Amino acid sequence: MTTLSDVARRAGVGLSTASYVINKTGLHKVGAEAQARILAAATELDYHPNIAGRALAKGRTFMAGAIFPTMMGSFTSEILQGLEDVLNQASYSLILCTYHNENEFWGKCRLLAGKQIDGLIIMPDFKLKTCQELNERMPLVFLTKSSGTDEIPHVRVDGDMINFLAVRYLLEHGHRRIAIQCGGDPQRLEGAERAAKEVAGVRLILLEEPTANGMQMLKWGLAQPEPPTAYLTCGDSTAAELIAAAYELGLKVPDDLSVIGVNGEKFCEYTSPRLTSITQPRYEQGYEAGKLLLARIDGHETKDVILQPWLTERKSVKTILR
Amino acid sequence: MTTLSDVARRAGVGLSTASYVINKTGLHKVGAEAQARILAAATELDYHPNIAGRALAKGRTFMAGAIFPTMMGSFTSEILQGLEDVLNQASYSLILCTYHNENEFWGKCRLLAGKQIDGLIIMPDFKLKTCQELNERMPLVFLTKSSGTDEIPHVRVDGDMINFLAVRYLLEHGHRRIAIQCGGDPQRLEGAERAAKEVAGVRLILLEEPTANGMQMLKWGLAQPEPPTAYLTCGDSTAAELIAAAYELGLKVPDDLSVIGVNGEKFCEYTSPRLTSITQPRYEQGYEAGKLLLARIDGHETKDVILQPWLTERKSVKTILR
DNA sequence: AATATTTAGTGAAGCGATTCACTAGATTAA
DNA sequence: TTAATCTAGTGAATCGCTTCACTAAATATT
Repeated sequence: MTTLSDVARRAGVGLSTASYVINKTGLHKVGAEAQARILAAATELDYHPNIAGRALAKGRTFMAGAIFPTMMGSFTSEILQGLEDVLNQASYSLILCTYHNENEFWGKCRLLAGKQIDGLIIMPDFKLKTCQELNERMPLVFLTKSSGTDEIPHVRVDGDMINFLAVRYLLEHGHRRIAIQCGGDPQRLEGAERAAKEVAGVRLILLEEPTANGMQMLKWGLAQPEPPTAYLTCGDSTAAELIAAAYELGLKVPDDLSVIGVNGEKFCEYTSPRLTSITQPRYEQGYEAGKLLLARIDGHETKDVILQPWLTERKSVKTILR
Repeated sequence: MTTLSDVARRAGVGLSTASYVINKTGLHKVGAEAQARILAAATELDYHPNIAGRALAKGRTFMAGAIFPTMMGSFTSEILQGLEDVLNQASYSLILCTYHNENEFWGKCRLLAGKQIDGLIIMPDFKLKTCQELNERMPLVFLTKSSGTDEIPHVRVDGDMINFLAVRYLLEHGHRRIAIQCGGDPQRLEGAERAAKEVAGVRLILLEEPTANGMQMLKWGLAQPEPPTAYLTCGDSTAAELIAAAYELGLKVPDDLSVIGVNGEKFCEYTSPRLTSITQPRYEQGYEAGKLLLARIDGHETKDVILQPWLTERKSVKTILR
């Protein structure tokens, strides 16, 4: 392993001079000739700065941490993709950690905090009281699913719009009795109600159970005095399960009932019929979170980022003529 | 930031003694009393070893790199999950890089090589001639989809078994004309043929087009003089598309035709009917790859790991009585 | 009792890079 | 001519940790 002093010796200069040149901080004046000699020596010896040494001296590691809920599934992986892209552009590396529960979450926080990373991006899965302590220790950026969390900078998708878009679309297609699973998120409900207000005679039927699967939701819907004509779930999985459940019960989607999901997962293309869903811009979410973190690391002022979801029309909603 | 010498001072011992205790290397004898004092001081001061310092002293960074094809989708993310778990257990961190093409792949290799990580796990997407140069520089482990690549240690799923299991299952369920898409992998074909040999009167109908989508494959099958009763694709996506295509053409799966996929993606649960598929142990693949890498980093001899896939029965194959 | 061995513990030299404080020589200013 | 200012460059301290080489005291061995 070539070290900086190898380079310096070879170039016939002092260690510090070599350091100044390698780091091309314009601060220190170094003669053009010496500069060239050092650079040449560095390439000849195939020199790569040792990050451990640099980190120790500088207190900066050019690494960012990310703590995510178990990343099975495409949701998190697309966010990560966006994150990685920005960070790599800035020649930062990403250290990845995942957690399965709150305990593990804090464990990983501590793990990363001890690693002297320059910043941390976290995506909490649970209700996170506070992270102020961590935030004071290093720049932090939040990736929240929808509703914002205290004063830490964050990137999120506009949760208000998700169900607004879905319900508005259903109304436009003539539906008036709509079953909704909100997963306990008040924003989701508000969005739906905002859309419902625009049209007269709409009935939103709220499924209280946030963890119901597709079969459960469908059976609940069918048991209503006036069964809904459309089902809006809180995630694509439930929606996909609901389609499968309908199939098993001899019902046809969208002829007998319409379904609309949330997230825009890849498998929306694979259900029969293909699942109409509210797409969340996940890659962008990661990308923006990375940008925000880099800005904070450099000490800039930052503003939260709120991204807009959109509706991707497929085949699971039918038009009801009235 | 508390440092080790803070801890030592507080415990009233020398720096080195503290170091020995913190690292619990049984090598050095330290009195039980001093040991307790040091440990107590460490917790009281909330001490976390600074890895930059440790890395510098040890010549090890305790970071492993991973270079994967773009990780959209659950395939790679589950592998990563396994990887992360082993590495974290060994208090290693994972630096993640992804690539979209061969050029980018080499770029990331260089990036990571310059970071002085302790080892590298790569999952090539394309035909990789050689990595000997990299392998000489740092421990390397391959994650290959199926067929092995030169002499570098690797972890893979037994490609021979995938179609063997699928075809055997179809035969057991009475199918005799089976359409197969092998995606250009000779192992897949061999496996299928090996299973076919065990029963008389079997016709394997090979789809040459490796990139065909579900609709194309179905139409091709229906156009055969004697259409197959079962379709075996090279991935779950194609299988899911095929089910959707059948639905659109007014055919019922599994009554009119049976379908079997490969990979065991999460969305197999979301198709209608749910898709029977050959599950690949992806989490384990990542886990084993991590173990292999750690072993190599510690200089142990290693053996390649070959994992077995298995069939997960769902609802997309019907039994044909004969 | 004298010697050998074990136990418990310490000092200090690195690991590789950064950066402050400093200098000799050249140039400019007064 | 002398003092002031620049330029190009260096030495050495420092970051936090590991580990070799060493010691003093206690215990065991003969």
